[in-house]
Amino acid sequence: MEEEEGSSTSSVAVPVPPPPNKYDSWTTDPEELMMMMVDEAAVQQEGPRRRRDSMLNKLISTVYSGPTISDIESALSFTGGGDVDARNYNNSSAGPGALSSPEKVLMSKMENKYTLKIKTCGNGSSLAEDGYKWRKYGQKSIKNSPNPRSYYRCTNPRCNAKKQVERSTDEPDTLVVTYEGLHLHYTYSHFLHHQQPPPQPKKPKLGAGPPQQPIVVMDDDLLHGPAQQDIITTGPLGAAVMAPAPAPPPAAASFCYDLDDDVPAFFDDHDHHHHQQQHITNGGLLEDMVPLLVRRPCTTTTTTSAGSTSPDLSASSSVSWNPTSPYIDMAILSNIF
DNA sequence: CGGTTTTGACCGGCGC
DNA sequence: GCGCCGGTCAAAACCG
Repeated sequence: MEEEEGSSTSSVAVPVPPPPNKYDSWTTDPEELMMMMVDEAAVQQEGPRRRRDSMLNKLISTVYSGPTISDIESALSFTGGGDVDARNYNNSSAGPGALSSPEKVLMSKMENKYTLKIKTCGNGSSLAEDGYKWRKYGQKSIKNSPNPRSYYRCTNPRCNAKKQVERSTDEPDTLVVTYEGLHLHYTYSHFLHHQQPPPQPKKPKLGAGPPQQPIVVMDDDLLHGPAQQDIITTGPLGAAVMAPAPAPPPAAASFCYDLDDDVPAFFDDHDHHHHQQQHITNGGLLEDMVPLLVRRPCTTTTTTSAGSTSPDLSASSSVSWNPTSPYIDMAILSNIF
């Protein structure tokens, strides 16, 4: 296996993250974000925290079932995460000397860099599409590599996230995607399945990835077939972490990227062929460390149909959330700026 | 027409 | 100082 940043790769299991600390510091942990959001939305409603945690866990598992930032973080630290110091941010349990101010945390995140190795599908398709919109700004042929490296930048003007994509020399069906920087944007609708994004005056081009990358529909065929993806995240020193490959979803659940709008969407098999998924808008701090690729498909069913029904989030949780709430954006922005 | 891709040029870091 | 290399810039081409 070839290496990024010149160190050996050793696969380890993603350690179970410690229970999230309370929200006394800036965080990108989806669970903590959700906790913050609900805290605000509930207007400091008192209640048994344990019960609320349980409900939140259900809610979170509805929309997110992949490794959390803490997972990645822990994994990187376990594998000698090194000078890029992925361990510092969102480590509110760190002792004296730990980064605490948003500025420091942000700086730490800005320096962050990690690599995913993505096995593409046998037919040449891949999962290198990660839910963000990227603009290619350069391509270079790399010494000792027959494959060029492509450079992408997040299309969001206030976002400095970048990524590099190149095909592995040893494994032609593997893409090496190196993410760098922080997505300084967040859309709450990322969590929502039932909210249509605002109509876009111009449809973004799909070719955000290398030219050979079609947008992937990760349906049951792919998930159950031999081309099931193995995704390996590689820390700053190149120590690889086996992230859970997309697990076969329950019978009715699938995960895909919308062929039309280049956004991930969940849908069930009943509407599988309608391609009328609900949308989740691009962007989000979560994806900075946990691209959608790393996530497993929803383990609870989400439903869509001809654009009128909404996924039954409330079915797995009694927590309600007004989709128009600006809480996430405000929370993020107030901590960034 | 506006956004994206392509691609050669340019720049800075690094090793010799 | 020089050359190599990787990363970025920017103008032109492309595309819907």
